[in-house]
Amino acid sequence: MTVTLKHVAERAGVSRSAVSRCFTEGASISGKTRAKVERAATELGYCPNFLARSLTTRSTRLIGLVSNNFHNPVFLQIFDLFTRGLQDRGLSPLLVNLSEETAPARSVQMLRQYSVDGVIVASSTLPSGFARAFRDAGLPVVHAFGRPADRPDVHVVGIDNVACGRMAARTLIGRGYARLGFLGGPETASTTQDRMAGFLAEASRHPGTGMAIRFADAYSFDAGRTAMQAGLAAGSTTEAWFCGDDVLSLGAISALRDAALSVPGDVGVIGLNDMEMAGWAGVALTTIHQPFAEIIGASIDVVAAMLDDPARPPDSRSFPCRVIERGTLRAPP
Amino acid sequence: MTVTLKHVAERAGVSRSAVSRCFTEGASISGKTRAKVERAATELGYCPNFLARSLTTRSTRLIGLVSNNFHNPVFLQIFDLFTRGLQDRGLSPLLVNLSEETAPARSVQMLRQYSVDGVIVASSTLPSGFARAFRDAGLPVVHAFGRPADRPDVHVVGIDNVACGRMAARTLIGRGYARLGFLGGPETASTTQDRMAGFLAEASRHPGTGMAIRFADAYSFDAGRTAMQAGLAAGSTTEAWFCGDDVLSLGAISALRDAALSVPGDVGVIGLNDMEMAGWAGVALTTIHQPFAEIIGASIDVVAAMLDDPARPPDSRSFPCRVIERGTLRAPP
DNA sequence: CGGAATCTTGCAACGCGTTGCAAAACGGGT
DNA sequence: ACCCGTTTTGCAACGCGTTGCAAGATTCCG
Repeated sequence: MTVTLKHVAERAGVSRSAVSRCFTEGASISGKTRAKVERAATELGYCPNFLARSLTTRSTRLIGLVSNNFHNPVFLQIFDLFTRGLQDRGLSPLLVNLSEETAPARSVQMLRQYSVDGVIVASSTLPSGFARAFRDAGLPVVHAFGRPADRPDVHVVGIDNVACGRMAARTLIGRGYARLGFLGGPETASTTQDRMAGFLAEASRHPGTGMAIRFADAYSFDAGRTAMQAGLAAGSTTEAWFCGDDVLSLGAISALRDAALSVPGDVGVIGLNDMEMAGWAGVALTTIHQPFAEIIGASIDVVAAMLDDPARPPDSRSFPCRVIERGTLRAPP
Repeated sequence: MTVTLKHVAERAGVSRSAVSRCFTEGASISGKTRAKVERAATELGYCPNFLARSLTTRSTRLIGLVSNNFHNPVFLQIFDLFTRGLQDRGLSPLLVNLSEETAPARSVQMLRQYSVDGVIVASSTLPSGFARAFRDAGLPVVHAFGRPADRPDVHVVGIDNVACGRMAARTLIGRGYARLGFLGGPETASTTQDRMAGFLAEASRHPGTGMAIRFADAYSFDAGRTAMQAGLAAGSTTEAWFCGDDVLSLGAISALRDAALSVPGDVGVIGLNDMEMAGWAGVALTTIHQPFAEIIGASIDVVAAMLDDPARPPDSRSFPCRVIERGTLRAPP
């Protein structure tokens, strides 16, 4: 038996509107009635029904948080930051797990049914068409960890993956490595493509630099390990790898060490993300730091801004990354 | 401009009720009108509003998923299983991150505002009073990874932590270790207490068994590492540790290896959980497997059953665990 | 073909809260 | 006490969909 506005109104001896106004920011209400209402409300344990309110205010403060990365440990940090950030602004995350899905239709439908105020697509592997589907359904959307562009279809917040690829190549070449390798995630992901493009472009500016390319079919430890094993079986002589993700790096390193190769003694590895685990003693992965807190903060800012102005023309924000030196590359000469 | 029931009704030339019934399972409607309505609906891109519906049906199919474990990688698997399991039953998880909170009041309020149909508290570190607060607010609740009991306050699904403690002790003693150690999580957590109780009880049945006890102040790598470092600094001669969590085990192992102790050569370690990472090549943690899929499946079953019968008397389900042999204990003599 | 049984349908009221509007209450100045 | 300008208040309609009820349409049967 839920207690409603009406019960409170009766007990306080005022009209329903008065009670409503008592719980509405900035509504006109006298101190006296407010006191009466508040007493009645606490006595009855009244809690306003957001969903009924949303019918007239047309705002639910519900945000769809859509992701398909439930196997990359870095996403636990990401969910932590997103949920805390949203809660701090009085928004509530409705989580959608896409792990088995590839078509946006079902999640669009689900989020429309719940009248979410906005959607955050948090994934570096979903194609940009996925986020577009939400926009087409009239939902404000921001693609976090997507591919920044000059004239994006939807709001994007992420990093310059091409620049990261170049940074990785410059770093490796600066350490005197000559035969480089790129170990990417799923080949179709734009992030993979961009990181590779930057890496290759920078490498090609340095004559005498060799290049090997491999793809893992997921951003996971096993996929990284398997891909590296395949490389080794094929007789790889690569001196240093740029892996498109930390968890891929860890899988690759485990394959290298199993093959009695020392990292960084025989082969160097640089990752990307700087997940928490990369800093663990004993892991000590040299990697390119992706500024999660800033990206997520900006994504939430954008979605919050769209609540007020849904038609805001999409823009693209890109945050700078930097190399975090740990223990999987040899020292500069 | 959202399209509503009314628009569809007008376009199809029928009443609003007819349209409503068309989207209601098992309502009486003729094939002819159904066809008319469905055509109009797809033409307009109509999507029923769950929230408005919930006003009369008193069911939102929203489930609050409450947790404070956003730093233990195993929880990514847990969220994956929960979100998929809920979605498969047509339920939607509203995620509440308690990382900074200790009082239930705010989350209770938040979930009441959204009229969630039920709440799953997924945490092994929250006191049982936390889950009780939801029950007291009239919300069906199940505490996953809580402490099973004979007459629980709320529904509980978990493991028999005392039995796990005993199992760990039996395993270590069976390998011929004589000086044992327990490295627990936060001392106040009931899981820590129970695992320790079982471990000590079993150890005490074997005369000549030594015992050291340490607590980490969180279920995290760093906390485990720090606690183990403190033990080593104090001159620990423990031969084998039971760590109350895998991520604690990893921290402990890193401290041991930094101190030039080999695992399992000099010191044995057994963890608890069997997180994905425990099976990674190069990690190979011997551990007690906690059957996540079953626990989560059962939790969802319980919460789903409570949707129909909210007054169901609370019960407690406990799933058996088993030792997973990998590489951090020496072989049996 | 008539009448009873069964389906379908629309009406109107309801779920919970919000809000424009006009009436009522209040405050201040003379 | 009176008048005028502000607040404050309640009424009533609305947001979107559901549902009990009774009337209308079908079907079935003899």
